[in-house]
Amino acid sequence: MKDFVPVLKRAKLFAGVGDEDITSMLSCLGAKLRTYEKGEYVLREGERLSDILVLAEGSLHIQRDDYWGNRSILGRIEVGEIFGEAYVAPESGMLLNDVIAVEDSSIFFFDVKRVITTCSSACRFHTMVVQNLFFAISEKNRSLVQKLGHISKRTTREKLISYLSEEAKKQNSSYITIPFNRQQLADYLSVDRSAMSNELCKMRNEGLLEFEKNRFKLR
Amino acid sequence: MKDFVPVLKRAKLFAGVGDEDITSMLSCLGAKLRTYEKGEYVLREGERLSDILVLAEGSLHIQRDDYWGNRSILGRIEVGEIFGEAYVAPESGMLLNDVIAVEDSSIFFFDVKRVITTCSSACRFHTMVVQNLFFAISEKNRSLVQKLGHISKRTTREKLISYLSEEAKKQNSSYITIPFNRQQLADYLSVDRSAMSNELCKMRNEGLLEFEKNRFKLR
DNA sequence: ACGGTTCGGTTGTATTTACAACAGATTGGT
DNA sequence: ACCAATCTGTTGTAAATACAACCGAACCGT
Repeated sequence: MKDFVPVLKRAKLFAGVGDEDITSMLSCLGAKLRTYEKGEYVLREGERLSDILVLAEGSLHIQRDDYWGNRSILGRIEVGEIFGEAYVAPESGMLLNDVIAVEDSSIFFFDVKRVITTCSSACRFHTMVVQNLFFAISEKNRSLVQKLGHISKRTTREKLISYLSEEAKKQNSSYITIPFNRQQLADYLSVDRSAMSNELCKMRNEGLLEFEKNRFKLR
Repeated sequence: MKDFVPVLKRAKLFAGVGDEDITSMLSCLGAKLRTYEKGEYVLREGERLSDILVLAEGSLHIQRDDYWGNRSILGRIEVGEIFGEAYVAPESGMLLNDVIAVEDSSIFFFDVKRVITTCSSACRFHTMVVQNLFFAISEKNRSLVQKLGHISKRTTREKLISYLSEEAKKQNSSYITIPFNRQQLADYLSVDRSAMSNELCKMRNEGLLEFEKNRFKLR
């Protein structure tokens, strides 16, 4: 089995936990590793979840297809990120989204009971892990709010400006690379791809921005 | 000072904490109570926050006005609910929304450091409070995702159906009362009020639903 | 009873969008 | 090098939306 300790060391769930402790925590927390191929479903809407997941390798999309087949991408998960944590609370119902691997991926599963319940053994880090969990979900919360900020704009152009200018702020540059292709960006912003493509070109003609593939330059 | 212990007893933050312990925790956690008049701002976009807030009385709106003055309502806070918890993480930046009192309201402030840091004294409940905090933010997370589900629908009608049918599911009835007036509902769904009003009447004419003020009946 | 304010509904118009269909470019596999 | 699949841009049309303006009803305090 591939050694993912260096990855977990940098994962938010284990922030503040020493290298040597991670290995012991893996068994203490009952960690399981699973691998997925590109395009494979990791979680499906309607399932129930009792594990907190940490992406060790690859990347994932959180998405949802509605009754009419419109797909909306709610977010993207990169290596080291936690997910599923919003659905392990006792009263939480079923999953509201699919999670799908956009590349070949490896994922750690941690049983939430063992994460949250402080054990009497050597693991001195449960409190810290629960705090990390809280901070991680806080961050996800904020990014959901930001996404809501983009989507609640009225026109496609405003949505694009809102999204791109925030990316520029995040990446601290007017040259930005986005993690989506056109269809995915359209799904993320909940607009029609061709209409969005059209709007992007109009904005380019007006000199608002330049782009090539998924790299953009704002003015 | 009004006795809010019965309210706090039912608040999610203190679930599982005995009545008599709440009083002692209030001082241990350094709780402060503030009152706000209807229409007054509780928090403003751009501020930094180091307290977790619990609404003891009244009701609040989380909202945001964009550059062009379009208001979007991100959610509503009722008595006993926690808020602000997503912005107290160490790396979290400034608030992304305003919080405004829609009625005269009373709010408890808890310094996050004292909530999260386990103290050595009599408070045996810090662990439980941190867990409650985690479950509360999980729930908020899920409701954000649900709202995203509504807003990411393409047409006003689909947004309305998505929102109303979910309310019906929540309230477990086809007769539902919504906590918004027309303008607020339009802000919540990020659509134009008059267009939405128009669409609602069309749907009524088509026999999809009936309504009077903020009470709806679905078919 | 009065005037002011808020709220919900209606209408018309200009703008914006979704949708479908297609074409060229790029990518990936064999 | 080739074919197939995917990605991106383009166009036209029908549908949906925002916006502004207005009206009547309900509600408020004085």
